[in-house]
This record gives sequence, C-alpha cells and structure tokens, in this order.
Amino acid sequence: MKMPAQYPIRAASQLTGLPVDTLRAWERRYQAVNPSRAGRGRLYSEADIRRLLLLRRAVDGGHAIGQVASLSDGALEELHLAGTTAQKERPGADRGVSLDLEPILTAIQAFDYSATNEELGRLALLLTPRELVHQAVLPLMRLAGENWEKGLFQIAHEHLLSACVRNLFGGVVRRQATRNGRRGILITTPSGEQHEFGILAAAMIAVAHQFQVAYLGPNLPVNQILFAAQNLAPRAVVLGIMAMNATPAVRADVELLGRELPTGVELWIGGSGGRKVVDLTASDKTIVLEDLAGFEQNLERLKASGVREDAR
Amino acid sequence: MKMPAQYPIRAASQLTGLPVDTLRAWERRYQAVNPSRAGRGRLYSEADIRRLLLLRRAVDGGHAIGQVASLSDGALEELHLAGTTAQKERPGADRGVSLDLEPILTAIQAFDYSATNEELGRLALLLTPRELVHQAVLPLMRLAGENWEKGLFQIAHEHLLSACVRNLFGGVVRRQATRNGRRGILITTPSGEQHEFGILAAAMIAVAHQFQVAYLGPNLPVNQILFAAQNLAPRAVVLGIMAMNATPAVRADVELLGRELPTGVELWIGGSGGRKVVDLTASDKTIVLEDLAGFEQNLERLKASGVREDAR
DNA sequence: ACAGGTTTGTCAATTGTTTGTCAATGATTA
DNA sequence: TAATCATTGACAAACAATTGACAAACCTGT
Repeated sequence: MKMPAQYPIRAASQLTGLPVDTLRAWERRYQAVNPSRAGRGRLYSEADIRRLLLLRRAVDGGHAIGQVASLSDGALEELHLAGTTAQKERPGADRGVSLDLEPILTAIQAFDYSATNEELGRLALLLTPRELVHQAVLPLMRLAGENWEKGLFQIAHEHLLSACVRNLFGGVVRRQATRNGRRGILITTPSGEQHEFGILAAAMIAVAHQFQVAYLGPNLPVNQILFAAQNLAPRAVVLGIMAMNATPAVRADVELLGRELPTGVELWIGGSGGRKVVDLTASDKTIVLEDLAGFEQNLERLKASGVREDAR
Repeated sequence: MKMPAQYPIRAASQLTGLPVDTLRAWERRYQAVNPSRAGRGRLYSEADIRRLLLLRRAVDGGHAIGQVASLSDGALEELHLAGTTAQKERPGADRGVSLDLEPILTAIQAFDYSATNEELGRLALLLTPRELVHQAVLPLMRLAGENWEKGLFQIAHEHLLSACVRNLFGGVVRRQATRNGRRGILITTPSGEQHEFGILAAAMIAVAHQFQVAYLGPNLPVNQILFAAQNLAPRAVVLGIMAMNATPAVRADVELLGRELPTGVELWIGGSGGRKVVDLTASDKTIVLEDLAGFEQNLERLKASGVREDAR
C-alpha cells in the first residue's frame, strides 16, 4: 500500500517556485487548490502540486490568476496548448514558443544557470519523461538552434542548455532504470560516435515506456557492445549514429552486430546516419529507426510481443 | 558471517550530521527510528542510519519531521524534493564509514546495470558529494582500472560504471546547483578536450563546499568561455585539461583567458595536462591545480576571502 | 490618453504549534 | 572520578494560519 505523498506548504513552495504567501492567497481568494488540512498546516497532494504548476504556467503566460483559478486541470492544459497558437498575436514573438518554454528561454538568454536548472526541473515535475522530451527539450534545442542562427544565442547558450538537460536526463534515467519492468533495452553508440544527446533522449523515451534501460553512454567498441548484450540479454540493442559519423567502419560494426547478436536480441539503429550504415538488401533483424516516433512504435511492438513471456 | 555493523549514538550523529539531541528527540517524540538497546545505550544499524539520512533529506526539503517520521523508507525515497537541499557540512565527517565497495564491484562484474545503479544510489545517500567522490567513485574507478589490467574487466565494465556515475553526478550537481551559496564557480573544458569525468568530479566537490556551480560540460571554445565568464561573473573559472590534449592551441587558449578574463575572476587549470598549458613565468592570476586536494584548498581560500563581501 | 476602480503579490501583526537545543539528574562503565 | 549515555522537563526559535492592509499592475470607460 502506498500512501499518496503529502507536501507541507514549504515543500510545495519549493517545488512550484511560488512564495508561500501566494499559495495561501490563491487558496483564500480563489480556492485554486484545496490541500487537506490534517491536524496543523496544509498538506498538498501530488495532484495539488501539479495543479499549482499548471496554474503558474498559465499565470506566467499572461493569464490572470482570478480568471484561470477555477478552471479544471484539463482546461489548464488545453489553455497552454491554445496559447501556443494564440501567441502569434503578439508581435515579435517567436512562432510556436510554448508558453512554458519562455521562462527557460529567457533564463538561457540571461545566461542564468540556476534559473535554467530550476525551470527545467519544474517542467520535469509537470511532464512525463516522454512529454519532457517531445514538448520541452526537443523544442528547446530547436529554438536554441534557431536563435543561434539569428545571432541571438552564442554557442555558450547551447552549452548551458545542453549541460542542464544532460544532468536532468541522467537523473531521470538513473531513477527509473532501477526496478522498472523486466524488459530490457541496451542503449549506446559504437566507436567513433561521441554524440550523446540522441541516445539520451531515447533512454528517456524508453523509461517512459516502462522499459528497463541499460544506458552505457557513447563510444563503445563493437566487441564490447556484443559482450554487454550477451550479459544483459536485452530485448533490443539501440545504437545512435549521426550522418557525419556513418563511416565504413561503423557500417562494418553494425553488420557484425547484426550477425553476432544472440538470437532474440534485436538491433535498432537510430540517428541521422542510421539509414547509411544498414545494408537493406541483407534482410536480417536489424531495424532502422527513422525518428523517435519509429522508436516508440518498435517499443510498443516489443511490449505487445513480450506480454506472454512476461506473464509467464 | 559478519555481524551487521552497529553504531553508538555519537557515531550515528557523525554519520548523519544530526545532533545527538535531535536523534533522541526524533525517537522520543515520533519513533522515527528504533535502534536496538543492547545493554548500554542505543545501537543504530545501517538501516537506521539510512533511514535517518532519508529523514534528514526530507526535512531539508521542506517537510516537517512530525509528518514524515511515520513514512516508510520507500515513501521517503519517493518524495520529490526541490533543489534547495543545501546539504549542511557535517562536522568531522569523513570518518570511517565502513565503506563496502564490494557489492558494487560484484554488480559491475556481473554486468548488472540496475544493481550497480542502486548500490551507487545507496552510497550517494549515505555520503556527502565530497565523500562520494573521494571514498567511493575514485576508488571504484581505480579498482575498475586494476581489474581491467588483470583481465577481469572489459571496457564495457568501465563504460557501465562510468555511465552510472555520470548520471549520478549529474543529478547531484543539478540538485545542488540551484541557488546554493552566492559564490559562483564556472566549470568546463576548452575546445578539443572531451573528457568530462574530471570536471564532473570537480563540480561535485564544489557543490559539497557550498559553491554555486555553473557546469557547462566539456569542449567549449575559448571565446565562449570568456562570454560565459562575463555573464556569470563567477569567482573562478575552472578548466580541466588532460595531458594528451595539452596542445599548443589549448595553451594559447589558456593564455588568452588569463589575459582577458574580467578582473576578480580567477583562472584555475586542473587535470593531468594542467601544468603543461600554463606559462609559469608569466605571473598572472592563473593557478594550476595539481590534484583535487589543491582544488579544495583554493575553494577554501575563496570561501575565506569572500566572507567579508558576502556579509556585505 | 487618462482617471477611477479592480486585481494581485507581498507584507505586517497576532496567535498557536512544532521542533531543535539545553540543562539537570541519574545510571553505568572504565 | 571522569566520561558517556538516557531521561525528563523546559524553552526559544522557527513555522503555519488568519486577518487586514497596501501599493503596483492591470483593466475599463470616457
């Protein structure tokens, strides 16, 4: 039995970034939330925290608390989606900037490490790992890239964002990697491929799908990938390969893996160089992941096909 | 067959950083723990210590001891905690925690990702970031290296450990980096230096010393380091440089930084290549960090010299 | 564009509760 | 006898709730 966690007002304040006075004011004036009142002091539930974060997001987006306080959680979520399109009215606003991304973007722009970290953390609390990747981090990286092209951002801005995201993702993967499902996925990149972001995002998606993830980082020699796969006996080995690194050597590595991996272990290749290193004429168990959606489809397929053997 | 370690109240106080009185008060008033009372005085088990640390973490995170004291260990771990866990320095810490690295080593040997992760997490809970680096991670990396030389470990084993450590460190730095102290330290490596472990360890040490860390990851171009330093206005910029990467280009980078960094911003160079890239004849504000101990000495110096301006 | 009214974040004063710490005392051991 | 620990009682600081108030920001109708 799990007691739903309860948070006193101080903890709620830290988690939401709202001052305690504001928490009380919102409750007193608009009944924005109604935390339980066991004994002395308010106790906010997880749902309350989430709702407060939604409210904050709305308020940060320019809505008046008096107007949105009575909305349902669902309406609050839609409101932010609607806000992204309605944003166009505002002149000079970037297109498609989700409302909740703006605080982060301004934090990055101001080169405020703490603020970037905190806001990212709040988003992580509000969203599932999957949503975090799709709705927050990927758009953020895209926006950062655009801003760089426009001359608004420096490389350092991107490093700031990347470093914060890297730490955040690492923490999430770490927490979820223990005691998740029993289906395993091994994630890494072959020798020569240093880029980590793609496989980290993949790891986030995988944990969101309840897979037990073994994340080994980038740049692992083939024979070692093989060794790891033999020991971990995952359902699939996922490799990320960028186009610029899709060398003949890597292609040979992938072929080797396709041949030598234990039966029952699939080989999935993602990243912009995925297609380049897989020999499509050889119809083996190697699968090219065109994008994250394709990755998720394969995860779902695995989940479905694995039900029987899991139920045992 | 070894007896589970038992700690008298004084030792428990040292290990947890909680005053003796508090330990007794928590037990008397909330039955937060029930140490065995074999004859003379309380004897806390490892599990008790762990639980006390969890409780402390929760309390630091804004929870009331009266509310959380009755929660199970599992529930305590589940609690989301916002970033402000300003881990208080424990007086006389560092002392003989019977650190058993064996479980982790066997977990790595067995290539058990979850177990490695879990054991590392347990240590992280038990130790301050500083102790974690000195007493757990560095020894582990050394042991892994030795085992590799002996042929017991593969490269994959080291990757497994590195990946887990990377995620763990990232999470710790992330949590502590949010408005801890007001003293700032910028940590990164210059272009061409990809190795991240050293600067990550440095970041861990720095947060343990209550510094506000801006960790930007490796491989940042000089002009961007300069840009970041101008924006963040840290007390020091810390660069990690390995001997193999101590190229003339990097040397020029370091010189440039030594010249151009804003006044009041020190430049610290660490890593095995530190000495090679600093021109010792030019007596500027650049400091070579021989090892982590030297790093900590400089941190202490900064802390001491900054007292006045902090007190304002 | 401007005056008047409303919204809203923040602060202050007061009251009651929780919690860390301390002092006094007694018991046991080296 | 000195030292360590347990117990108990006590107390001040920190914390939370409530109410009231205020100023800045924000409408809104002219």
